[in-house]
Amino acid sequence: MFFNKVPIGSMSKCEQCIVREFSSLKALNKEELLHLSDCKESYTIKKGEVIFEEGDTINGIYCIKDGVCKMSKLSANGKDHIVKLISKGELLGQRSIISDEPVNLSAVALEDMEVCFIPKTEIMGFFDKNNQFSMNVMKTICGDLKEADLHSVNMAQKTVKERLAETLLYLADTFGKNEDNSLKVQLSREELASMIGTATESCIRLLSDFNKLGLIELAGKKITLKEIGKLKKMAE
Amino acid sequence: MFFNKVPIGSMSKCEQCIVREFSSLKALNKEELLHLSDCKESYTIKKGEVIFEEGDTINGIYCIKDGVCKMSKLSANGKDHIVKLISKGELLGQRSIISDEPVNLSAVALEDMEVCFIPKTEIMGFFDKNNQFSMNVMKTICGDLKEADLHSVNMAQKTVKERLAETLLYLADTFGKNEDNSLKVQLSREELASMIGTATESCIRLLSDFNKLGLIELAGKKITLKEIGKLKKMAE
DNA sequence: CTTAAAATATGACATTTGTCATAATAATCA
DNA sequence: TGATTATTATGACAAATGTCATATTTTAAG
Repeated sequence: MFFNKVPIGSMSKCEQCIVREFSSLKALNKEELLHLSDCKESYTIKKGEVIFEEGDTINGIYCIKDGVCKMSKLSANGKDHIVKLISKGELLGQRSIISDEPVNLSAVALEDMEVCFIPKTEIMGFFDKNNQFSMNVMKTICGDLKEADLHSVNMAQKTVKERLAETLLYLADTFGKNEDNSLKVQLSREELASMIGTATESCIRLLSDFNKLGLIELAGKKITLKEIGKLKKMAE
Repeated sequence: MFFNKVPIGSMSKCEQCIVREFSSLKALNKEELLHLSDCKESYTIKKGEVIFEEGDTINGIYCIKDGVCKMSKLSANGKDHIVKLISKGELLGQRSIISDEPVNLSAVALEDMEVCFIPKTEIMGFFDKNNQFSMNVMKTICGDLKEADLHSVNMAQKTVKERLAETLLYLADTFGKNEDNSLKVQLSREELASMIGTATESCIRLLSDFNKLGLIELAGKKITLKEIGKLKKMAE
C-alpha cells in the first residue's frame, strides 16, 4: 500500500470520531476505542487511487471517514463491472477478513478519501470479546446480502433504460446533491455504464434521450435530475 | 405453516443428525444439541409447496435435511426470478432472523423435502453463548455475499447463452446426476429461464440449439450434459 | 383410454442492445 | 496558448433477445 500516512499530530482519536457511530464500530467501549486509536493508521487516498485489487490479500479492514469509492469486479470478457459504491461510515474488507480469503472486489477511490486501516488481529479480538460488535457486523453483511440479491434480480429482469433510471435515483438518494442540485458523485459515462451493465455508448445514448425528454439535465459531467417522479415510474 | 409435522416417534435426535455437520450447527456442543432436539420440529414438505413467501415474517430458521428448494423474488414486472437453489445441509432464513426483518425471498420445494424448524429464540441463544456458531454463520453469509456479487456481475455482463451454459454446469456440479447421467434437479424450462433471467422461449430455443450442437441431450424434462468441456468454454 | 390442460417447441417479427465508425467537445500538458 | 489526448455524442448497422402466434408433445384428470 502506498497511501499517504497522516502524521501522528493530526491523527484523530477514535473515541471522538463521529464516523464510527455509523458503523459496526459503534458497539466498542471506551477501552476498546483507546486500544483501537493506538493500532489504527490514517490515510488519505487521492481520487483514482486503488485501495485494493481483486485477489489481494488484505490484513485488516478500512473504515471510511470521508469520500466514496467504487467496488468492482473484472468479468470474463475483460470488462470491469461496478458492483456497488461505498462511502463515509462504511467498513471495507469485512468479508475478506471474516472468510479469511483474498478480496473478491477491487476498491478504487472516486474522489479524495480519508480512511483508517484497522489490523485484522484487532478486528478478530473484537469478534472474540464483543458480542454486540459481531451482531452489528452480521447485520451489516445481511443487509449487503439482501441488496446484492435484489441487485441481481434487477440486472436480470430490468431493461437498460430501467436500470439507468434506477441508478440515477440511487445516486441522488445515497450520495446527495450539490448546491446546484446536480449529483454529488461524479461518475464518467463509462463508470455509469459499468454500474448498470451496458455498453458505454448505450449509456450515453439513453442519458441523451432522458435529457431530451426533460427527465434530466446534462452539463458536462454534471447530471441533474429534473423529474424524479417520472424517473421513478421509469425505473418501475 | 401447514406442513406435515413428523410424529415424535420418528423424530431424529439432532446429536445423531449427519446433515448438521454440514451447516453452522456443527459448532454446537452436546448440551446445546440436546436442547435443540427438544425444541426443533421436523416437517416433510411436498414438491411445489411453499416454505415461506417474500415478505413473510418467520420465527425461526429451517435446516434442510433433504431435498432442494428454489429461492425466488418477484420482480417489478411480475416475473419470478430464481436467485438461488438451496439443498441438504443448508440453513434457510438466517438473514431474516439476524436482520430481524421479513424474508426477502420466497422458498418453494423443487422436490419432496425434509426440514427441521429451529425457533428464533434458540438461534439467538446460540449467537449469545457460542462464538464459534456465530463465526460459522458469518462465514456462510459472507460466502453467500461473494456468490451474490459474482452472480450480479454474470447477469450484467454475460449473454443469455453464456448464462445458460454456466447454469447447466452449476446444476450438474452442485446437485449431481442420476444413474443415466441426467441432471438430478429437474427444473421446468420456465424455471430454468427464470434462473438465467430470460424469456422462457429464449431458454427453450437455446437448449434446442445446444442439443443440435451435441452439447447436451434432451429427453422430456431430462437434460444430460454431453460436452462438459465445450460447455465450460461457452460459459467463458 | 380419452380428453383437457399444461409444457415444450418453433417460426416470424419487433425491439433492444452492442459494435464500429466518426464527429464534437472537454481536459491535459508541454 | 496550442497541440494532444480522453471523453462524450451520434449515426449506421448487426446481433441478441423478447413477444406473439401456433404447433406439437407431455402430463394430468375424469
